[in-house]
Amino acid sequence: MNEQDFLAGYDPRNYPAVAVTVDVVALTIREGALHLLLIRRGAPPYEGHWALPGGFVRPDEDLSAGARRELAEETGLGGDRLRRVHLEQLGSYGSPDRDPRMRVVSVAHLAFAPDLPDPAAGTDAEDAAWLPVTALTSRQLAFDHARIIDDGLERARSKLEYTPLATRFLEPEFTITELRAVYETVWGHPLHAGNFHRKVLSVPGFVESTGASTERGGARGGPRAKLYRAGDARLLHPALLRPAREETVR
Amino acid sequence: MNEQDFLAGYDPRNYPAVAVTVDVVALTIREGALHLLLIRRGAPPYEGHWALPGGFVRPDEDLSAGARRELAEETGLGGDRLRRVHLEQLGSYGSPDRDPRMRVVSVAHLAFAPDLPDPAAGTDAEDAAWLPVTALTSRQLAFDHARIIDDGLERARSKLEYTPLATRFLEPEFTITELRAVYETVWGHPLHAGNFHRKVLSVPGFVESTGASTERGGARGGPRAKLYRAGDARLLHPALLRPAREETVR
DNA sequence: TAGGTTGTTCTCACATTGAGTTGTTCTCAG
DNA sequence: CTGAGAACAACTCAATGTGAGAACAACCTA
Repeated sequence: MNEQDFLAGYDPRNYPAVAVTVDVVALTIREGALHLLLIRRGAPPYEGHWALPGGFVRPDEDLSAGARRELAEETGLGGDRLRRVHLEQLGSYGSPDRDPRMRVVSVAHLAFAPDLPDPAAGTDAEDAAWLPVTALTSRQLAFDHARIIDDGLERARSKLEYTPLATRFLEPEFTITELRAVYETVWGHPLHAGNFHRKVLSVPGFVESTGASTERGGARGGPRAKLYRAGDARLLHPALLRPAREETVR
Repeated sequence: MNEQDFLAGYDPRNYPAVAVTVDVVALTIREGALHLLLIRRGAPPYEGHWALPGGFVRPDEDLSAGARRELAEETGLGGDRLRRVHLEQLGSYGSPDRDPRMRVVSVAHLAFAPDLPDPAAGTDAEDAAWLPVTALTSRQLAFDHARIIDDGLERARSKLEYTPLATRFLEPEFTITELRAVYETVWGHPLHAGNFHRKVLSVPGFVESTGASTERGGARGGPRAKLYRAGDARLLHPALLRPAREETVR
């Protein structure tokens, strides 16, 4: 910020009116499919469309605090379960015409959560729902939220490669197979079970054994699986390799 | 955004006063060292400190357009040379107290540019300068700009791994050695010349040969180097590996 | 012209990956 | 209770990629 800005700096009304909101792309895995928390709009613009949970940043709160608050309001989540949700900033969206009412800059966030209960009726989130991401067309979505969701999904896919955040989609204790299912769901690709197993255990700090095993084998048979919890690595070295998408041959 | 937000949605003055600015972490390489474009503040707060180039988003401009405009204003750059500068969004910074005057949310951007002339005297950027990043202490920097710069540097380091953006620090035609120097400068690590050469040429779409060579050999001898230009890949597969930093042993 | 420097190409040992196989433990159906 | 099928975990082996060093020719300066 330079000198002129400073001279104009004391009366907010000297500034162009810009509203700042936080929106949240909250992802979870249900029944083997990636789901997204959305809210059905009850008023124009985009009445009846689905929109990301979000709202205005409050004067005294940080951007990330605002995002976590919005997430709590719409999911009814609190305390420890809320704290275990991974939340990171995704990016800001501020095209002049993205909201027809006024200039709104939205700071989008990305959240990874274990399978959560449906948004509690009785909260102000009557029309909130977890929807499978594959069931969404951009036409059903309000504002530029289709774009934000696309960016969020791509970020999620790429974060699984080099961070241990896949564990955030699971309960604190999980099996390697459950972890693999997260990867397969988010990446949309089957993975080789043996190689995945070897890789996860060989990357330092990814997972650590609890010593325990599951009470029962899988629903359709198989031995009891060993249980693991997330390790203390924040970055995976070496990273997992996402199966290459088909490249356009040049 | 939900229903209540909509009901309040028509009069900007119903909103908390928030200003939105764009700041730019502009990086270039000069004399083998990574440099950063900074502006010396001429008025409080933080008078005499260095700050990132930036300013308010205009009512009719996109966030990225604002960032490019600020960059143009401070560097005196225009036309094709401005267009060749890589610009991407870095993240938004909005702690309630980051600016003592009022609530300011800054959308930071990251720019990679080839070695540029010093900011032209005569523009309004009298006190703009390219400074080596190693010469900066966080105490000399205004607001939370030290944090933003740190984030920008880490982003730059990591982007060189999996994108061909290192080429954006160079002129359109360059040698492999020049490209390697970019990596060594940004990563702060010497790289094995032979292995780097092999790697760059083996990753599809990273560089393509122009067929030409440099007019002369290096200043201290050696053969003429072949010239390359950036290929059309936007992502590098497989990525380059950044030499591992020393891990804290657990 | 000599000596040092640099761009480029090799070689080889080693680590990682992809794909498939094996053995064992478990659930379910009959 | 038993057999069939499923899943966890461990292995093998070929193919690929990497790190480290060496070779060699082209080029500069002195």
